[in-house]
Amino acid sequence: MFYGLKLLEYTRTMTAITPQPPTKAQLLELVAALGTAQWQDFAAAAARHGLTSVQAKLLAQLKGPVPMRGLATLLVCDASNVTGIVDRLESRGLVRREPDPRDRRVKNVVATDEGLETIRRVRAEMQATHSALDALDEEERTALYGLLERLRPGMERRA
Amino acid sequence: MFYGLKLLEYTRTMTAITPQPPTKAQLLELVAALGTAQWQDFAAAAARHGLTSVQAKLLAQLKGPVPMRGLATLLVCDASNVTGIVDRLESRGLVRREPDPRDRRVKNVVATDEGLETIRRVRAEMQATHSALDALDEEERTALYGLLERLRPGMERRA
DNA sequence: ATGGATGCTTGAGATCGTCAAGCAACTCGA
DNA sequence: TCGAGTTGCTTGACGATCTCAAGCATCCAT
Repeated sequence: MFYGLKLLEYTRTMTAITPQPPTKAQLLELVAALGTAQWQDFAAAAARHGLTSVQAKLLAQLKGPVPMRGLATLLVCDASNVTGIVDRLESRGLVRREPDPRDRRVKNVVATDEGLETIRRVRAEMQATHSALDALDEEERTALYGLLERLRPGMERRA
Repeated sequence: MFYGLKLLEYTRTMTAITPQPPTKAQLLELVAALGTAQWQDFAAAAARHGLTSVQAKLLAQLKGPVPMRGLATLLVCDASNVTGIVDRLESRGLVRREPDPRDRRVKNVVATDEGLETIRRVRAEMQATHSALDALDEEERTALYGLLERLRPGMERRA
């Protein structure tokens, strides 16, 4: 791993400073609290642009054309649900449905320029999240990234 | 000696490829991805007990009696919304509304024994989250906890 | 004691989410 | 080539979530 050394270093420091290791329950609770706070931050920023959090989340997936089915998979929901969300985004000119040249059943969703600009602003306006990350120096950010990277494989495993 | 050699090799590799600290955007994206995954994990566990994620989240707040208004604040939503959620939980015997002895306007929501048991199980059944945390040893968990603790003040600041 | 705040509920209206059903288009084997 | 099964998307029905405005009961402060 690329972040291995920095991580090891930081871990040792923290272990020296913090005598009592947290219980798994405590860690779980903290992770949940921060996740919730970040979601609220995201939802508030989206709302300032007249978007629901779900609409903003969908928009955030559109780095390129994505078929409806793909969006349903990314958002972990039924395909029929995506229809409505895209409908509302499209009626506001933030996304566009394009036919797929290789499969006429498929409709690819693409963010318009306005859509891209909007989601860019939403991300930039997540004040709480940005200020939280600003509290960490570069070494700490590197350590955090390394630790979170190690959590990913477990989290992504489908039960 | 075999292991020593391997270790030396590894160390040199790690030193040679100086880890680029992650950009703030990368870190943000990773945090968001893990937050989403944990929420999905929670929602799936709740669904196995016939609860929506919002119902489970409300239930998770009930360590003691909490007035409706307090729940609205905790869940960051309108008080009128809480009425419906509590209605549905109450009709299933998972929570109870009790009059407040000091203020007759207030109704305190309390989890029933069945409610407590249910939310306990939901937490225990978050397989992905538990297995992700199991990937960290005690030192790493301590380090992660410390880092997340430093994020908290920034996140909790109301914009 | 009364006017203004506070706590909760109700009703209207929009979004989100699932499921079942339907149509169009693709795939693959006989 | 043809037809059966699969896949992608939409529609409609229905329930849950969410906000806002309005209403009632209760508190609180003057």
